[in-house]
Amino acid sequence: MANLEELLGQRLKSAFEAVAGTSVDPLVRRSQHAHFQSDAALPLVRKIGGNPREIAAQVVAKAKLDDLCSSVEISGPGFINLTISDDVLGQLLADTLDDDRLGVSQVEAPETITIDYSAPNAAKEMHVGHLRSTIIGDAAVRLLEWQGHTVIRQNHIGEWGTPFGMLVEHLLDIGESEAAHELSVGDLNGFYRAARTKFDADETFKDRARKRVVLLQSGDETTLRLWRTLVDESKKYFLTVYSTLGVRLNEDDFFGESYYNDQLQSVLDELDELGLLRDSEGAKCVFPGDYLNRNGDPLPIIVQKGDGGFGYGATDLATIRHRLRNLHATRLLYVVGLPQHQHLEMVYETAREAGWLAPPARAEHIGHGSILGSDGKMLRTRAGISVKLVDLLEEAIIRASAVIAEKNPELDEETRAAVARAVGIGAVKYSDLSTDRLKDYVFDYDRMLSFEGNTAPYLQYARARICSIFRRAGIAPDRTIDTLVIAEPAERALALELLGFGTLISEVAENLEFHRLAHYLYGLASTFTSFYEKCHVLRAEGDIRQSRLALCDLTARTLALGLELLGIDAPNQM
RNA sequence: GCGCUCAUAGCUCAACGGAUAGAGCACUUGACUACGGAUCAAGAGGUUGCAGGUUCGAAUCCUGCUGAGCGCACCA
Repeated sequence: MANLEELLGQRLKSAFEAVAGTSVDPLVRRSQHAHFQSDAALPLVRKIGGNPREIAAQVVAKAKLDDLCSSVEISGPGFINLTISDDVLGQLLADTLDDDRLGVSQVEAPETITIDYSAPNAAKEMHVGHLRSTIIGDAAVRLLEWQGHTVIRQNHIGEWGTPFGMLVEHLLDIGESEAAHELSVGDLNGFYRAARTKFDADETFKDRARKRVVLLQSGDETTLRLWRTLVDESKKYFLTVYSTLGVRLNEDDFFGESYYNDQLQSVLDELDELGLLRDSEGAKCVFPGDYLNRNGDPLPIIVQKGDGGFGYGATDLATIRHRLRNLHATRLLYVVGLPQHQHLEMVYETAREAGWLAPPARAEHIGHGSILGSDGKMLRTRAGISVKLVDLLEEAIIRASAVIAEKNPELDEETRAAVARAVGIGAVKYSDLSTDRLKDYVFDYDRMLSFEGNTAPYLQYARARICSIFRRAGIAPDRTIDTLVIAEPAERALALELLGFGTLISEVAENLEFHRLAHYLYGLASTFTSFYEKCHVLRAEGDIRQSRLALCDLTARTLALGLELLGIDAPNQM
């Protein structure tokens, strides 16, 4: 079953085209003045002339709408206002009732989509700077997979390059088993800092570190083994953080920089053959597009450094080529902070110039802003260092636990711990995903953990409350009923909100603006509580009771599904 | 210097070029013999940073300016 926007759109489109004699987007959307409105008559005047109200009238006369609408009116300068009949609402809702996908079908043309996200650095702590990429990337994975796409997760961890000379030497100094221990318990900062301190203070150590880098890059077996220890322990640690966070990243998703090592020379050669490579100040570079540096000179991506080594430029190019050529991705998503925008655009441009990236394939930078403290500056600890991600998550869970203990003392310890986790982590994720990802946002535990307003706890509570209706009544939802009775304004409002889910999902899958999904869910929850105040469910009888129970069921399932797509758990009680 | 992102109610945030710019928090006022009040209803709160332009119509698009954050060669 198509959704309402599509249904109305199809009917109006053909009518518009009959009137205009040209292709027309009927511009159907939700309206404050009716259920839906079509705005297409007004812009059409620019193309074909005439009076917009008259055009609208002709369209309305031609369009078959009487089986869907109880009212079709032309209003203002030429808006077409559409009111859906209660029967249709009831019928459409009944159709979604017995569908696990709530009436939203899988995409007709599934793509292979790579998503590059999270990307922490081995032997370094995960901090708030990794939070947004990890959360947004995970939501993208969930949504696009649910739509039926083949999604390939790419955790491009930083585990190669000059710092590893110093880290390997430090590992040797303190002993392998001690190092593995430190890393496995998550003291990555301590380990890195100790190495760094020695590197800065001790010339002998610095010299060892430099030599170790050479050994590493030349493939020395012992060095590689030590390096691998560092990387493996870091990965184990990252997986515990992902587990706490509840994101779908696992061992198989690590494709770090070293994964591309044996492709770098080939990238260089290929760019050279294509004539894209130029020598510049001793380095081999590509100069995509017309980017300039601060001196007004063309800005390069350095493919091979002056010392013969490969840097991130080469790796990033190898990565995009691999995703296109070997993984056959047609949509490449990079969930990376805004500061890297220019670099990524240069990588895409290079890939286009090399002929690797060509339609229908496209690469998109899913950029995001920063997380700020209450002072409006980048979130940091009092000491001025970046906040450990695990500490931030722990704090959220502890605070959630306190709130829940206060609000519902009857929950047993085990349930409370589980709910606190869902609420605490959910609050952190939701506060991130519910704001426009391009903007910075202020991190505030009190606000995100509030049960009022546009927060995860409010949505989780709204759903838990619905679960309790069925629990209290001792019944299971009946998903076989033929149609729903929609009569009260509050029922109608809820029905329309529920039926808007499919359209919303396809929009968000396109623009990956998850705050739209968040706001939809909040609107749904608000509409539901309003309905719940006005329309008694269990006290109603017969078809009305049955219909209202079905509305409750659909709301609970839509909330749960929407939250799940955002990566947020919805406990049955809290 | 070049470029990117942002600027909306006191605060935190919404608004495919569409009708009277919407929510939440805080504030004011109502509603509890309660299907979980962890709620709901209502009120007040705005020159959408400034100035032009395009358009039947601009918070949205274009130009300039102001302000904030960030990026611009061998780190990623």
